[in-house]
Formats: sequence, C-alpha cells, structure tokens
Amino acid sequence: MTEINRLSVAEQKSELESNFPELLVIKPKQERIGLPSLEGAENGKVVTRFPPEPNGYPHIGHAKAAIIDEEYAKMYNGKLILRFDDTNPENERLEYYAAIKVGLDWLGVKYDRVKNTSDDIELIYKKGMQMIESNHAYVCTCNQETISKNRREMKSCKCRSGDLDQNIKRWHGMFEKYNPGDAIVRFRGNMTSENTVMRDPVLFRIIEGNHPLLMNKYRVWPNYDFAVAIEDSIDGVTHAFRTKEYELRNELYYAILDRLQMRKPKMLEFSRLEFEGMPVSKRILKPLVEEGRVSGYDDPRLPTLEAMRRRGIVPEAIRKFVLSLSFTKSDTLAPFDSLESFNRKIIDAISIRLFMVTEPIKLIVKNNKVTYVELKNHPQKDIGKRKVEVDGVFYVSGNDVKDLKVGNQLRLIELYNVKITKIGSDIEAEYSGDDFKAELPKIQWITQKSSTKINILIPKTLFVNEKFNEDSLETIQAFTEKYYLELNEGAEIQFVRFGYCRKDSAIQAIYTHK
RNA sequence: GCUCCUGUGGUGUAGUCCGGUUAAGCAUACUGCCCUCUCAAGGCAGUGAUCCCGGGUUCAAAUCCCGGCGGGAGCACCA
Repeated sequence: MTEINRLSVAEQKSELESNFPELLVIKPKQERIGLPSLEGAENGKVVTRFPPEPNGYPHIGHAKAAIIDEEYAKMYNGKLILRFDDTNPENERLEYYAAIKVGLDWLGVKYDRVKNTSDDIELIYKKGMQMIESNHAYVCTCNQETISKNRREMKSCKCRSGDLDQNIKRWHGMFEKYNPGDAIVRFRGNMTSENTVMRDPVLFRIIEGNHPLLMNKYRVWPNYDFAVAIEDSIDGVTHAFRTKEYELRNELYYAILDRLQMRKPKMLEFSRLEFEGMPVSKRILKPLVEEGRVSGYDDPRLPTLEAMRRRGIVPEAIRKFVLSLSFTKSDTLAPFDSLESFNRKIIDAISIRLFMVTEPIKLIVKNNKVTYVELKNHPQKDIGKRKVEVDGVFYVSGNDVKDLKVGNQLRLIELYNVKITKIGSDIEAEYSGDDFKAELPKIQWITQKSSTKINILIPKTLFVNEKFNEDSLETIQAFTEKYYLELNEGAEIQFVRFGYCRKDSAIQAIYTHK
C-alpha cells in the first residue's frame, strides 16, 4: 500500500490500466429524477393507497400524501386506491367524502378504485373473531383509567388471563348487551414492551354513532390499527405510506398481519407537511371557523385545498412543490416561498396584466389629445388586448406621486409622458411627448371614466408565535380598469407593479403572491 | 420521564445503503448584469455549507463505528 502511494498519480493510473482495467469503469451513480425508488417494487404490480378519514376538508397535508401515493403508482405503472377510512361514526360526515373527492379532482390525482373501510366491516369482524379464537386477542372490561394506568405500569389485568370461553362470550356481548366503554377487544401484545403501542392496544370498541353510510346498523367498530392492517392486506396494497407520527405503530401493523397470517405490505413513512403559522389540524381550524375569525374553510389564509384554490394557487404548482420536498423523514419547515415560485412561473403566462391603483390621486392632463389606447393583456403572450378610453383625467397611486415636484416628468405606461405643473389635492400636468424614455419613472394609471372599485384581500400568516394574528387578513381598496368586470370569476390577474391576484368576484380579488 | 425518528448553505432537497470521480449538485431566497414601456416572467453571473459536535477506523469519510448535543413524534376505547 505504502509502495503504491509512493507512485505518482500518473503511474498509479497506468498501473491500474494495465492490470485492473475494470476498476477504472466509473459506477453510474447518476442523479435521481423524481421520488426515490421503492424497495421491492415491480413494474406493473405496485398498488398504493390514499386513506383519508372523511372527517374534514382536505388540506395541503392530504395533497402531499395523495400526490406521493399517485406518483409512485404511476412510476411503476401500478394502481392507486382511494379508501375512505371511516371507522369512527362519531367523526365521519357525508359531505367530507365528497369534499375529499373534489379536492383530489382539483389536484388532478386520479385513482383506480374507490372504497370505504366500512364496506368491509363484516370481514373485519371475521378477522376479529379469528384473533379471539386463536387467543391473540381478548375482551377487556376494565375501565379506561385502569387500562391506561396498567399500560404505564406495564401490568396486566385479569381480563388478559380470561379463558377462551369468556372471551367469546364477551365478544358476542359487545354486539348486544355491553354499553359503550364497558368492553373492548385488545390485542395480546406485550405489556412490558418498550414500545407503548404494543402494550395490548385496542382493536375494537363500541360506538353508537350514526355512521353516514351504514347508519346505526353496527355498533362495534375496529380501530385504526386493526382496520388499516386488514384493509391494506386484502386490497392488495404493496406499498403503504403514512406520516411519521405513525412510525411506532409499524410493529403492531405487522404483528396483526402476522397473527392473522395475512400478506404484509411494505409500510413507509414520510414527514408531514405543514406551513409555518398555517396549522392544518382540525382542533385549531374548527374554532377559528366557528368563532368567525376566518370566513370559512375556504378563507385564503387557510391551508385547505379550497382556500389555496381561491387564493390562486394552481394544482400543478402544488404537485411540483410536493415533489421538490421528496420523500424523507426529516422534519421540515416548509418553504412557502418555493410553492409561490412554482405557482408564479405557471400562472405568469396566463395572467392578464391590468392596471390598478391604490390611494388614488387624481391626475389631470391639460392638453390631452388621445381619445383611446389599446393595451396588451400580456407583454409577451398573445392573450388579447383591451381598449381604454382616455380623456385626460386619471387616477394614479398615491404612493407613486408622493415625492413628486412641479416640473418632474413621468411616463404613464403604454401611453405618454407628462410634466407636472401643479400639485394640490389633485395633480395637474401637461402632455410632454410620446417618446419612451427609460430614465423616467413609469407608473400605471387608470382613467376616471372607466374605473371600477374593488377590494383586494391580502392573506398573511395566520399564527405568529402560536398566537392568532389579528392582522392576518389585510383588505385594501383599489381602483382598477373596467375591463376587470369582463373577466371570468377565477381569472388569474397580475396587477402591474403590484402582484398576482385571482378574481374572486366583481368587487373582490385575492392577492396570490408578488 | 421513557421510547422511536431525524440533523447537508437562510430555506427545501441531491449525494449517505456500495468511503475516492465533487471540499458538495439542484431549487428557492438574496445580489448584480442583460432583456423588458411592471417591482412579473425569461437569460447570464455571483454571495452563501470546515456536510450538528467530539472521537475512532482507513492511504482516503458528508458517506463506516462509538459517544454527545439539537429538533420532532408517540406514550387515546382519534385517525
């Protein structure tokens, strides 16, 4: 070795070339495109699933999961299943099943099959029975406090040692005599396991809620862990993804399938997506809506898909953004900037350029001779023109003229130059030429006779330092061109020298980003 | 507290499994120039990382080993 190191690099190289040419072949190690490859994935055989609980409106977190699920299915020419994980009748509502579908539709996520976990409830009972009969589960009638105390102290209760007969009797009792809370089915795990999930977790409990699809036909419901494991297995899922906080439940997931001798999908986790100051949790969002601090689930400050749409974020941008985050478990402070950047590049080409002024100041041009001007809707793209009548009376933004002095010159964009002659509550000026001069300040303008008043909502961060930001929604009044009224609701606009907005109504636009 | 996960420029990531081709690629942000009758988009260039820290193995470590530290999560009859 030391001998070799004494040789020069060139000598080492020629030595290698003559004796071990195969070592010189550079390993491919090329850059990856898109998501990392999946272990054990076979082309055409991959099945993924997106399993939302229909208990709320879909948000950016759902989008990340659904997009990842779909992208992997696509990557391997596989299938994506949309499965509503509706095993808690107290939480599910019919409108949410629909809202989630609408959200996915908007996102452009296409699934190959839709189903509900509740469709399989009878089958899940069968599996539950099987667990009991094989003594891998038992019915526990201890109260909740006792159970959780025993869990903490790693102690078993008498129910755990009850015989098969007792368990079977109690299991049937759950469908009839027991009241909610009086009996649960527990997985026979390991009460002394370091993983608290394994300390005999709940598999079934009694809930007498009104299920949106099954009404009150059933009262024994599987819990999440049992339901997902079985569903994933019977649905043919090969690769299942969920967020990181479920990681400790993997042991249980595999243990359940193991006891039942069922096929095991591969479970993988990714970090959850949430924007700073923009919580996704229903616990936080619900009161905000109920107390009227936000206008609804489509308030542009919210991370719901509906809100994003209203704000002017397009689905392709969300997809690119999610993919740029890749598939990792590291905690991320999501860069809203980068979502905006993707969005801006996409909507730029279709955003109609309009003039808009705030804090309007009247500008009167004495010797105006122009009667109208035709403005292009986009500087590069051909997306139409509009005609604006001109009579010498304009509005300009207060901010653009606040430091103006008599004698200064300005360029009214796409129109002509003016020279200021008098400054009062109005500004008077005279026409000073058509020639474009780069050195003149260029400002946008609107004419008094063809202007329309709108509000622009500017969403800001909802929570600052964990506290609701009272100033999270700024509303500014503005005047824009009458042409605004001809645009469709939902049109993407760029107010020149201001930023991108989306037309929300005839009198309101929402600021998307700069 | 216990357990698990995680730690690459301001931010998000690639590379880490199989140590050397790269003192680290891309995106975003920022700066400058070009283009442009927008403070947009587009083009070009640039600033910015001793790859959390400390040891160790090795001719060679972001990559392997050991020990710390920081951050997150779980400890529900909710998913």
